[in-house]
Amino acid sequence: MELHESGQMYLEAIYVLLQKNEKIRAIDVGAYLGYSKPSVSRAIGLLKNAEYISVNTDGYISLSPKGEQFAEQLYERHTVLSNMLIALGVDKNTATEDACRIEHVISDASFAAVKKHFLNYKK
Amino acid sequence: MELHESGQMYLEAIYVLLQKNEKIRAIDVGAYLGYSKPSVSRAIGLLKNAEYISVNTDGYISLSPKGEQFAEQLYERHTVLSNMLIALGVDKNTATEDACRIEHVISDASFAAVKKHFLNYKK
DNA sequence: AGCACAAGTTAGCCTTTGCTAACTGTAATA
DNA sequence: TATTACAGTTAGCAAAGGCTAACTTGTGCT
Repeated sequence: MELHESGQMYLEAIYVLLQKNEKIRAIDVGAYLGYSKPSVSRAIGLLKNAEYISVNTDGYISLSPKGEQFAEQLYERHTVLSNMLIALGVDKNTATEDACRIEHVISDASFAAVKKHFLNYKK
Repeated sequence: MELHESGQMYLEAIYVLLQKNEKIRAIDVGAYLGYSKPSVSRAIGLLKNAEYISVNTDGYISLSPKGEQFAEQLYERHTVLSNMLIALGVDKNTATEDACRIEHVISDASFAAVKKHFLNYKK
């Protein structure tokens, strides 16, 4: 059960929100991403189905081990890519948006190479 | 009339094919991209409609000035990004595939920054 | 109790972009 | 001449992923 790009986006949003808030619900994810309730509802259902997250009876969302692992990977990509772009002089907003799109399409191999180069470059 | 990602892909394919061949038709684009005839037919129609290309009575495709300009931009992105990934140690195949996806989502600002850094880095 | 608001779900629409099946039209060949 | 093959088009399906409208459900206020 592979996650499509949009599923990855929702998963990462959940991860980010859970860093800052103890309890989050679908509505928070929607607000964060700027998506409508039905869109979020479906996406949450898919993530739940694929066992990336679970939702308790009160509607609070938590990550499964598998979801946590995947989200961490995504978030690392996001962080490294946006920091890299910022370091190269791109404004923060653009860098973040670009990182957000690139992180879903870059291969593991390329990401690893970029990351390595960037860590080297920094020092 | 904005080009979606798939439209960009077809346009770039046409550009690349026109570098190597004087005359190309829809069938060649399909073979190059690995897409079916109807998919290509529709895409060509859209590109024609949006005046990125024109197709003569024999089915031969040429780029409009607007199409040429856009395709050149795409191709430059492709070249710079894939060369950069290759220079960082990514194998050629993966680098090409990744460049192909990233080129459609990276902003002008970020691409310019990456390109500048990479040109510097090379020397 | 009755009402209202907030969160979630259901139904169903739209667009993009791939596909197959089947048709058209032209050109080459038996 | 009849057949075949190739290029392109048309019709229509599927999946992904956004949306609105409208329903349900629970909670809290008057």
